[in-house]
Amino acid sequence: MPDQSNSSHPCGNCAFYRDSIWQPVSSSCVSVLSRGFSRRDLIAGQSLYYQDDDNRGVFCVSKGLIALRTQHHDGTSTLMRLAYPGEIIGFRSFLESRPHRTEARALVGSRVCTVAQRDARHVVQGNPSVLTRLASRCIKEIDRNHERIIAAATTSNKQRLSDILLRLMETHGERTGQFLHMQLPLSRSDLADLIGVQTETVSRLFTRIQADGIFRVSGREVQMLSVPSNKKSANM
Amino acid sequence: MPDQSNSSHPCGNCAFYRDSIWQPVSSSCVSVLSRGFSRRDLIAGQSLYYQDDDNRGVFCVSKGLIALRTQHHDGTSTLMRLAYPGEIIGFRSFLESRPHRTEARALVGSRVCTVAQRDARHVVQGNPSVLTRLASRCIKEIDRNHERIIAAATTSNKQRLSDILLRLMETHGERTGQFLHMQLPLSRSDLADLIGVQTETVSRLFTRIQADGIFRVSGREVQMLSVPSNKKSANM
DNA sequence: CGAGGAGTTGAGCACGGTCAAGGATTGTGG
DNA sequence: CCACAATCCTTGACCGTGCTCAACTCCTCG
Repeated sequence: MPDQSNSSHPCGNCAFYRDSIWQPVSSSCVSVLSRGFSRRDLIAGQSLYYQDDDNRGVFCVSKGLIALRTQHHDGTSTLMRLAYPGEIIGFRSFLESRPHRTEARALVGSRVCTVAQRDARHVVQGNPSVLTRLASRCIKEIDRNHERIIAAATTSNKQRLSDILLRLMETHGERTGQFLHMQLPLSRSDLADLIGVQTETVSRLFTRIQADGIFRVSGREVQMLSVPSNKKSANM
Repeated sequence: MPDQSNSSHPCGNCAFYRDSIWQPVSSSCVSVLSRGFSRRDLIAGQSLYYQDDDNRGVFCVSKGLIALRTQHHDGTSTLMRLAYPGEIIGFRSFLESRPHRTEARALVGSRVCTVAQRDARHVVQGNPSVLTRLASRCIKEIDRNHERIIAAATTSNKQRLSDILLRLMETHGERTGQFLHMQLPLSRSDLADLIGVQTETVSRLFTRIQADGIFRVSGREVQMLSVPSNKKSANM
């Protein structure tokens, strides 16, 4: 049933169409989807929604990188998730009809597609499979959280920071010879909020990571030696 | 629509009936539920399912306390969740039709109700609201995970261990005068796996927690001074 | 009785928090 | 164009926390 491309469907030309939660739906609902559908381009630093905002729909990251962050009472914040293209955000507040518990902010220029709340509910109601796919995205989020909790308990901060660089490099890196390089889309304090340490510690971790010879970091510029190799570095 | 009690429904006499995910369902599905329904009593230490087991259904903790634990390749393990009465477990593997990623083991004598996989699917298919309620449990799990990730990043291990004792005391504590006391249902190494430290550290944390004067710990016996008070302890 | 598991305690050390100072970069207004 | 502020990032010193290794106690079970 999933098509490879479908110009009548609002997601029909999206690179992630075949994994879209809005697909397949009954043909009568395609027009409801189209009605509720909108695209929005965000520049780096721009917010899609704020913590405590009411839900306005279901959001899908089409390109770029979105940070989901929760603010604490004491002024600190934790970066709960980096949402990559193809991922759904805002589904908790949509499904539970409650305010957002995180703020969604673009870390780089991004595009986000929205299905407005009212129409999204309409489509969900008429197509149980959409709810199944939404539940599946919930479970993916649980799996990510579990991985993060396990990593926090079993992996050193240095290793976890390396892993984050690696993951970002996969998505944002550009190859030059045997090197991958990128503009780091996160500040030191974002990275600190992501692994749960202080910004000073992030600096020190970078120093130690560079000592291993894989990464070179200078401000936001990151370079990575990328010789195909299955030898995992034995970082502690 | 939710009844307070319903003797024809297999969950009809359960204390958690009004929050049951299996309620309400169409009357024709009540009999399907009854067919797939079974109760099981577990003694402390007994497992309900193991990591990598295929899913056999949807489980609901009726009483007791169940630990969900994942084993790592290096022989260590992490305690991902304590499931209290009224909570659903095993829903990820049910919804995704995949093997369990955690092992479920009773920490104290417990009772677990199961709706067999085949019948559960039947009921879910015929009653979209069941899927909605399952999604809601998924989101509760996400919320719990987020709280844990935030706590790990912002709260000291000492405070987190205190919080765990407090939570357990709420459910398992018995009052004697101005004290609550309980048999700690977790070993030192379970607690260590729960907060992500070594067992030796748990011992030392107990020493420091006792120094604050609220808790007294001796082996598995825990006593807590419980004078109603809204003054939060200023532990670091 | 011995074996093994659970829990505690100590010594030494690495890591990360805190506070403080200073460097680098960027944008604004004169 | 320069001066200045603001922000981001780095580095150093000091110290508390927790990891590792090791020894020892207590208890249960065979």
